[in-house]
Amino acid sequence: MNLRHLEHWLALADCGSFSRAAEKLHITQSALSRSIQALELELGGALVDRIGKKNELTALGHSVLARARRIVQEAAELQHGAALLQEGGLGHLRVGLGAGPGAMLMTPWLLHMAQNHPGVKVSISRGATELQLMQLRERQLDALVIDVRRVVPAPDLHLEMFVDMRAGFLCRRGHPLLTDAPQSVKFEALLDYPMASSPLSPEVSRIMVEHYGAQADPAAMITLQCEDLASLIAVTRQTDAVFLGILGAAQAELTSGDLFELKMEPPFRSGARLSLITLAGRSELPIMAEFRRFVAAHLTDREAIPA
Amino acid sequence: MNLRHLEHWLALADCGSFSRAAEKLHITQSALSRSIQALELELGGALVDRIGKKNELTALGHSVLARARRIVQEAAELQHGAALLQEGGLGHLRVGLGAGPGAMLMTPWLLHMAQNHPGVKVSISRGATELQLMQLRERQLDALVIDVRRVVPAPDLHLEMFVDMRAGFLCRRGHPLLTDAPQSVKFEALLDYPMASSPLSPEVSRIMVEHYGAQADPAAMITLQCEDLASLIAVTRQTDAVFLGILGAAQAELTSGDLFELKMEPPFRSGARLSLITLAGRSELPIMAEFRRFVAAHLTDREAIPA
DNA sequence: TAAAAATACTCCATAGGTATTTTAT
DNA sequence: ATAAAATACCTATGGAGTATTTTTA
Repeated sequence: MNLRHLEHWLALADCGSFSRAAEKLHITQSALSRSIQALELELGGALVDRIGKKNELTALGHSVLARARRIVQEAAELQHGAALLQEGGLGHLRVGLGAGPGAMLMTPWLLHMAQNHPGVKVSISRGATELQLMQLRERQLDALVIDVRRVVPAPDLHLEMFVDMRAGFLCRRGHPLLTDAPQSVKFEALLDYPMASSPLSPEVSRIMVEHYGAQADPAAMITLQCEDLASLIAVTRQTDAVFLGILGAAQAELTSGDLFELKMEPPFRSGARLSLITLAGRSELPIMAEFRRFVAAHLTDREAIPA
Repeated sequence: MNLRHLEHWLALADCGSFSRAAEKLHITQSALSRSIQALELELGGALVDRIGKKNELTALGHSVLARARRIVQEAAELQHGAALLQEGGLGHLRVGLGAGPGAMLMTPWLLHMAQNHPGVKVSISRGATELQLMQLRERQLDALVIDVRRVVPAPDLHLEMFVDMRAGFLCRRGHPLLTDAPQSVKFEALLDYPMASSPLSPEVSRIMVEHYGAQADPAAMITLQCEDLASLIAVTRQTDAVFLGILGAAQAELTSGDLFELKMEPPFRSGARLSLITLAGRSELPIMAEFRRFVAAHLTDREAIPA
């Protein structure tokens, strides 16, 4: 038995005539005749009674017809669903974002998908880098966009699209640090204010200590720590807290003049190296190509260009 | 795409290995490899990622797997259902019975089917012969067992198994007719009592009039008319009504001595010619063979044998 | 007689087998 | 080095076409 046999049977049952059904199926009458005979032979009984010019379904024919309809329909849906999935019109893309990428991509990506790919389910997860890598490896996530310096290299990971984002210290408009010493700020001066930042990589910690001494160890220095940069930025706007993180996350506030970057003495030279990470060797959802394009377009350090 | 492809895919997804799945399917590994490749080609994407020794389902693979399971299962059910139907373990047999056959067959047939073929639906319908023939022709009934003399011959009807059943006049034990004239009863004597019978065929009417004169015309003579002989027989046992009909219908009462046949003068020589009628050229439900055997075994004029 | 279905025959695409190569552990 | 999957090559079967016969209205 074959899907083709069942399709032939549906056509015959619908048309009531071998010749017309064969025409609808784009095969010859003789081919259809043999196809139905083969099906009858396999099922052990006649499907139609050939009464001269009339063809009449037998009890077996009726019974087979009902099931055949469902089978053929399901098969069509399978093929249609596969095609839709391959075209990116269907599926479920689950991405994990680090603190910086989260602040820069989350809302625009959700917006983009809702507007352009309403058939695709989108999940965004946040969390500790180690957890996210584990989820990626267990196929609970399809891709990560995180700071590559917090990832221990491994052959099962595919890293691509490295984007350097400059980091810096930001404070609100009218902050005392700006009025006291607008041209350059010493690190010690920062310590008078709450310090808001996401968890930082060991590499950044090392750089901090190298530049500004042991007092700059993030473990001790950071007073407001949270994965969500948007919240930290909101706090920075409304209090005297100083924000430490990639400038791209505060693009809007820097442009509008609500936040300002503090010029440090010595200058602060650090940042994040963001990358899109997937599991090596796995075939991707077609919609992943869209995500890749989207990240490439939106993960640019626009603040850094004029600087 | 093919049912075989889908079965192959299920096996592969279940085993996680081409070699083991091929073994389970009783084909070679290379055949399975090509089968899956063909399926992937048709669906436009990989179903598994071949990661060295591990095989891991892709998103497409998962999506296809779910549907393939249902399709393959439905196909198996189709085949199983067809086999069951052919073996007589399933189906719906609808028979129409005339008055006499109804009295003789209805309960035993229902009993037989309930005990021996619990998977088969059984319908028995009663009613006017013309209606039953119409229902047979419209495929609302699969077979009739009726008096063949009420059927106008037609090429679309298949008649078989002709059984002559003797008819007669019956009355209760201790009926006045028995005590007054135990050896022979004149027809006029019957007219003093209610006459219980089912609708009779024109041929029987003619015979009645020939034998006993115009007064014997059933249209005038019968006072209690009903399709259900069992009811008429019950009335005959409890009143002075005289029953006219085939003796086989009252087999139990004649044997037990609750009813007696009246010896008429001149003797009553008539009866029914019962037959099993189906539509010509139609393939039958397998269970029809069982019905045919059952009717042949139970539609014997047992009363007539000693007579 | 005409229309519909079945049959005879032929051809070719495809599924499967065997043997071998490639690839990853 | 080994085990698994892919590939090359061959064969047989099944599905489809053309031409023809059978059947029935």
